[in-house]
Amino acid sequence: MGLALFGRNRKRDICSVLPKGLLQQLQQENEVLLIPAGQVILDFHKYIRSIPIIISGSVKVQGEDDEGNEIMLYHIRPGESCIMSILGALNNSESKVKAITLEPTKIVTIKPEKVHSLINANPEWFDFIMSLYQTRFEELLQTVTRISFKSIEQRVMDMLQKRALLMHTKVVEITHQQIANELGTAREVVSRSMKVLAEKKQIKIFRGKVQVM
Amino acid sequence: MGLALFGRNRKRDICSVLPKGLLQQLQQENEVLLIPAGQVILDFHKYIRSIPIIISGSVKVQGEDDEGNEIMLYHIRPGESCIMSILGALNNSESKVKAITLEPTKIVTIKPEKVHSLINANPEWFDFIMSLYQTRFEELLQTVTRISFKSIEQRVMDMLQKRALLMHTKVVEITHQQIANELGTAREVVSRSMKVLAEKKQIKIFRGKVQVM
DNA sequence: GTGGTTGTGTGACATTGGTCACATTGTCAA
DNA sequence: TTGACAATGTGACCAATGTCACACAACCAC
Repeated sequence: MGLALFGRNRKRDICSVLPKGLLQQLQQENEVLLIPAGQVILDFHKYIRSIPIIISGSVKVQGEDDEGNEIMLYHIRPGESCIMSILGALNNSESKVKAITLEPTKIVTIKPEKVHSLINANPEWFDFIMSLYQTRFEELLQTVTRISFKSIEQRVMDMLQKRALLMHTKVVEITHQQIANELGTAREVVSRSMKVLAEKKQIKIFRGKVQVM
Repeated sequence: MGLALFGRNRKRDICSVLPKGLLQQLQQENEVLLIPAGQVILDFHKYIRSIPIIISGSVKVQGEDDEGNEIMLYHIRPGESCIMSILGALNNSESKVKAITLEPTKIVTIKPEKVHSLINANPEWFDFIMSLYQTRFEELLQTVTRISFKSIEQRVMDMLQKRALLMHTKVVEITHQQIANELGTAREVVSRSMKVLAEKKQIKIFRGKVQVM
């Protein structure tokens, strides 16, 4: 039985991506949606009725505290899925995160009931889910330490670089306000930090967008 | 095959604990260690050679940033294990967290090679690992939002309450310095906050210990 | 164009938290 | 008892961040 694959060796830096074969098969057998940018595909306190897997595009995941303050946690890239949705769907628990598309994004949605048979049929699903978990966990871990120990200025820079990488462009379309929201701070603070970063030639500021140097 | 159990319904608030039967079986078939308080059972940058499962006692898990600053992430309670050690062991990746016993703690250690057969033999292992993940993820998520949006004073109070609950006593044995380390701040800051908390009658301060009211 | 809306710049100020320098107090062992 | 040491208290100060008020500039729809 395929579970032997569960713990097979993997390169450390492999990205937690579903093998292409499986992804294609999924697309044929399940509903594929093209979602515009800025759409909420998973929201706080909602029960999860389908598990989304990203085919192309990108998604950001946010958390909130008990007073409704939101903060960006990590991104979901093509070939990945949202762990919270998998667990949430399997355990009938409500989502504690919010997922929003950053650009037009193609996703396949899988019905939770189908997960068992998928796993039975393709043990690679385990590898997928497990490595997904590891990546997310490590990302979240980094998020914690960054928030604790880095200055806002560094966090702004970090964030812009990540976004630039993710979107495959040096010019990130984002407003100071949006950056502030993602970092859980105020717009003025971001504007100030960015002014300094611009003086250091690390970025160039435009209206509604930023060029990462 | 037992995978059908993988997604079976569970109560929302079930704690991610290995069923008692399995735990007892584990104890008979594997090495059981009694570890004194304050011992490091899993350290940064080390490869993981065995997966620990807590039988009794408690363990705290810390993360570090790139400059070596440490911060407390969450606790491991009896019947639980450290996700990072499971994933780390299965994927041959090095640990990104540090786990330290808070009191004398009994653990079973499982050899990573054994995991596959355990899973094959007892599908409940999946439920265990999956719900473990969910709990951890949600805890880490809460940690992020607390750090972002709560004042040090609230975080100190939170931390003391958590610890009191965990250790089953209103009187938490801990120094201001240790609290400061766990929250990633300075001792003086903690002392100040605690003074205020004491004035508010939320705690009583003793030398080397704190009573949560 | 013009007017409304959105995004950005900026100075003043409050607050929080981090740092430093010491004083004080409890504990323990010689 | 008396050092020595660990834990705590405290005031002064600074730096980072958050808040407020408002000016100004760019963009869009008409």
